[in-house]
Parts: sequence; C-alpha cells; structure tokens
Amino acid sequence: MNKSGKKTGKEEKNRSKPSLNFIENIIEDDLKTNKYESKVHTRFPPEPNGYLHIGHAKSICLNFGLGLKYKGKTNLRFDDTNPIKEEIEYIDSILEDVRWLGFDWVGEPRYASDYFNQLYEWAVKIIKKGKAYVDDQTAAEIAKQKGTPTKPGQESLYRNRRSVEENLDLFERMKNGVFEEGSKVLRAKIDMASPNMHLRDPLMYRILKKPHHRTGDKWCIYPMYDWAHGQSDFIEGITHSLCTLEFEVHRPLYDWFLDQIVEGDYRPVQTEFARLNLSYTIMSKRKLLELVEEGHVNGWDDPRMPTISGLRRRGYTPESIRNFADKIGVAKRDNVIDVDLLEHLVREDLNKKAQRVMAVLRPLKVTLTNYPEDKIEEVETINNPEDESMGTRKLPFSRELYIEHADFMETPPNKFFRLAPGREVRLKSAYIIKCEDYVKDEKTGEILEVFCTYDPETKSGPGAGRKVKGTLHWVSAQRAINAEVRLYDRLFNHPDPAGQKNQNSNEFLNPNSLEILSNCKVEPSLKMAKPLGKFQFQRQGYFCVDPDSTTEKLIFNRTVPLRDTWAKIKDRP
RNA sequence: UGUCCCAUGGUGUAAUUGGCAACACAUCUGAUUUUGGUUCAGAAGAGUCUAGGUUCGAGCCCUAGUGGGACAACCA
Repeated sequence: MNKSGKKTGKEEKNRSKPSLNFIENIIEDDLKTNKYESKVHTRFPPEPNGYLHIGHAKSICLNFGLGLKYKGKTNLRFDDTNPIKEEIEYIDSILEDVRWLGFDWVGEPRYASDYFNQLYEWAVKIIKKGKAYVDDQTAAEIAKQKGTPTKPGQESLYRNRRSVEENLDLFERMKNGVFEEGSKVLRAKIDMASPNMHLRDPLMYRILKKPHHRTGDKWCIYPMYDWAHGQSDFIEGITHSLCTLEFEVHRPLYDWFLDQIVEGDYRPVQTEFARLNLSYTIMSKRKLLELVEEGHVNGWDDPRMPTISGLRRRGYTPESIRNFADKIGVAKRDNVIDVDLLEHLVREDLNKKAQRVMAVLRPLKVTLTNYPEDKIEEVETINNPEDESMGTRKLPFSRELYIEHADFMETPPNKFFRLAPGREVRLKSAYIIKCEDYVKDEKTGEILEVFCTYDPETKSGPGAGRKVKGTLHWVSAQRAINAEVRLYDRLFNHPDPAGQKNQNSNEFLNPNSLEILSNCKVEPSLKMAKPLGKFQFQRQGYFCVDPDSTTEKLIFNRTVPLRDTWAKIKDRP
C-alpha cells in the first residue's frame, strides 16, 4: 500500500516533468542556485571556414533551443581568428543556414575579431603579471620542447630570461609589424610538465601578415582559439558555453585564461557533449571537402552531402531536422545515429505537407483498346489524404497511358497484385483495367507495351463498384510532361565509414549513390512546380524540385522513398 | 607508458531521493486503406561491460579491471 502510493506519486511526477538531458540538468541547477542571476545565455560559434553540416545543426538546435526553452538569449558568433582559412562566402552561407533552420540570434552576429583590441589589452595585463612571455623559437623547436602526452616538456630559453618590460616591448613591436611572420609568439607561462598538453605554455598570439576579412590590415598578430574563445564568451555574457567533446582537454586552459581576466563573480562555464555521427555518411569538414574536390559529389550542396545546404536541396524540411536534433538527445558518449531516424522524420513531416502527384519514373505504355481514340476525360483526385484542406485537382485520362515498368510482370510471383496477363488493377482515381495482351522484345525479353480493356462501370468516386487488390499510379501519354528525376542513395555503403581503423572512408563510397532517370513522365500540373517545391510521387517517395529545374526542363530530386514493405517481401529468400 | 572522458535492447536516449529498466527508430504479426504509403492494434528483443564493496535494496554510490574515445597544429 505504502509502496504503491509511492509509485503513483512518481508516475505523476514523470508525466508532468519530462526528463532532461545532462545540460538541462546543469542549467536547472544553476537556475535554482541563482547562479548568473537566473539568466541563460548561449552561443553558436562557427569558424567561417566551410559549410555547415547536420552535426552543426545538432549544436545550433541545442544552443538556440536552450535559449528559447529557458527564455534566455543565444548569440551567433563567428570564431574568425585565423585569416588564412576564413572567407566571407562562408559567413553568408552560415547565416543563411541558421536562418533556414528557423533560428534567430539576439542582436547582430558577433565576431571574435571585434574583440581583438580587448584581447590585446588583456594580453598586456597578463604579461605585466609575469604570466606570459615572448618566445623567439621556431614552431619546430617549440613543438619539440612540448614533449608528448606521456613525457613532460622542457622550458623555453626565453621563458624566464626576459623581464616584464622586455616582453611588453617585444609584444608591442610584434603588434606593430616589426618582426617577421613566424619569428616570435606570445606564450602563456603555465606548466611545461603538466600532464595536460594544452597547459604546456600554450601560444596566445602568432604573427600572420595576412589581411583579415573584417579587420583588413589593422592586425598582424592574431589570437589563438584558446586565447579568444573563453574571452569572447566572457565579453558577451555567455553563461553556458557548449562545445563538443574534443575540447574537453581545453577546459583547464579555458578556465586558466578566465582566471587571469575575471574580476567579478560572473564567469562562463564550458560544458562538452558528444558530436553527432550519422550512419552511412561522414561528418569531418576536411573529408567532406575532399569529396567535393575529388569530384565524388557535385559541390557542397550536392543532395548526397550531409551539409545543411545539401539536405535542403535534397528536400529535407527545417522542421524534420529540428525534430531530429530533438530526438537524438544530448549526451557524452560516442554515438552513430541511424540515418533511418532522419528519414523517418522527414517522411513524417512531408506526409502531412506534400501534395500527392502522379509521376511515372520508368514508363511502360498501356493502350486501352476499348477507349475512344480522341477522348480525353478529366478525373478528379485528392491532393493529400492527410489534409482535406489541400483540396482536389483534375487529371487528364486517355486511351494511351504510361504506368510504372515494375508494375507489370509477365509471370508474377506469389503475392504480386499489380498488372499481369489476364489480371485486373485499378488506376488510381480512374478505372479498373484488365490486361489482355502485351508486346515483348523477343531478344531482350523486355516488355514494350501492354494492351488492356477498361471497365467503364468502375470510375472512381461514390459507387465505384467492385474492388481489386492493386492500385497503380499512371499518367496520360498525350498530356504527360517529361522530367528528369535524380534518385539518391546513401553516399557510403558502410554504416560507419569514418570509424574503420586503417581504412580510408573513401574505400566505402557507394558507386551507385546517384541514378539519373531522364525519361520520366509526370502529370501536367507539375509544369508550375517551383524550385524546392515538395511533392509525394504517389507510391514512390517524396521529391523536391531541384534549383536547376526550369519550365523547359523539370528536374526532381528524390528526398526519400516511401516505406516499401513489398520490396521486403519480394526480396525474401 | 601519462592525464581526462565514456560504457543501458540492433541504434539512440531516459530512468530526477538508491525502489518493478522506459521511450523513439529499426525488426516482426494482424486490421484498415482507391498509395504494398498513412493510421490503428499487437509481438519480440536488454537485466544495464566485468569483478568486488556499501546497502534491506545498486543501472545509479565506492574501488579495481576491461573496452572505446580525446590530447603532442604558430587550426578551430
């Protein structure tokens, strides 16, 4: 009795309070203890050196989602501390992708480069405290002295030899462009014997005589990531600084740098979570770039790419991606998410939204021998059975039609209930037809044409009469318009191409990831289809108008096929 | 020969004071269906990496081990 009462109490609690991920737990604890005056301020801080992918989408949804959930704020900040790799082109695409996902940042986008002055002043302060010094050694010498994770490093000759005044003077002259690139760096004086490599006197500044896309020629010394990120967080009033697991070892340094500059009570805290891995694809920017450069795909927005721009072109909706980020959760263990989940979610979304249309991908001609030659009648069909408000439309029906090649079989196997000699099927929204005859290429065995009769008593609508087992999609041969359809399959044929030791992911590239069908027949209403317009091709899948599509040449991308239980039954041994 | 992180059905994530291991995807049945879609009903699948310890009671706390991952760019 006592026990069951306890149980009920817990169940009620669970119902009213859904479980939180570990970051939400941290935030709610902070809220409870009134840390940060009960504010939540997050940020999404990409480096503008490439295109965003679905792994970034996870981070975007996390950071912006938390801002929304806790009525806080979220900044968009470009981590632009390396002028060599960064370009404005990438900034534009990042802004577009974040907006497309449906998020808005508070105020203007921020830039780490906006803080270069402040960073410089703080660096001077740290030198004055005797906790930073100018090192004249080469990159190779510094690397050599750094030691290894298992062996302590050695201190630089310059570490203790130079006075504060000398360091200050050298640093100022570094800033003024007196020294050659690579000849001097500013280093934090921490601990060359630390078991954490990042604490072995990390670099704060290097000399780079390169123009920056925002600051131009103003600076020739640029701060390193570690000496910019936490300070940017601090400047912006970020409370919860979320990043991926590989920065875990940076956290002591993040904190050390904050120790040097923070005076009040407030300071941001870094928390790490596991990056997203998705089955049958890769997520590394470097490897993705390689796919583009080696021509395995046609650019960053190739619909096979896991980039946001690729997914958009493929026909994914922002909602489906946000749902995905929600469903996969946030934790600290390495993971490979099944791409089936992503596909399930885009189907779920498109099922509600996408208009159904008739499109025959691999046409097979059907002639209705008892249908008048010149007659074209219009049949009415529903636009979306999931949403009556989407209404109906008219479809032209005629003596000569196209059906899907795979919907006819000369010698059908068990459980095949499509068209076959002597069999009947319904043409969706039209009539029941019966196969009377067919023409076959005797050499290749290919079916060339099918002859049927139609039953005028069976027109779709109330009182359509008898039922048959199969229903096929079709188009009128006279009225159909041509289209190109691009069928995409997974880019790799291994579920974890990047996770295989001693094997390059490219070894697992799927040679059949793209199939182009150029002789597809689609219903005439599709002439008006606009780029990125989304449709369900009845019985086949969801398709999206490619941006390359024109009224003269329609091009559709297959987002994802419909679930296909027949394929499973058919392929069973 | 180091430091840090991680370990729950096939996959991913939960289990909020230490109290019957839950949800989603995937898989399999059946029903409905003018999409072999959708929807609905149901089934199977883990005893929580291992060994000890604390406890009336451990997925949860402690110790050790095992396995996986991160760290040695003037990249982020």
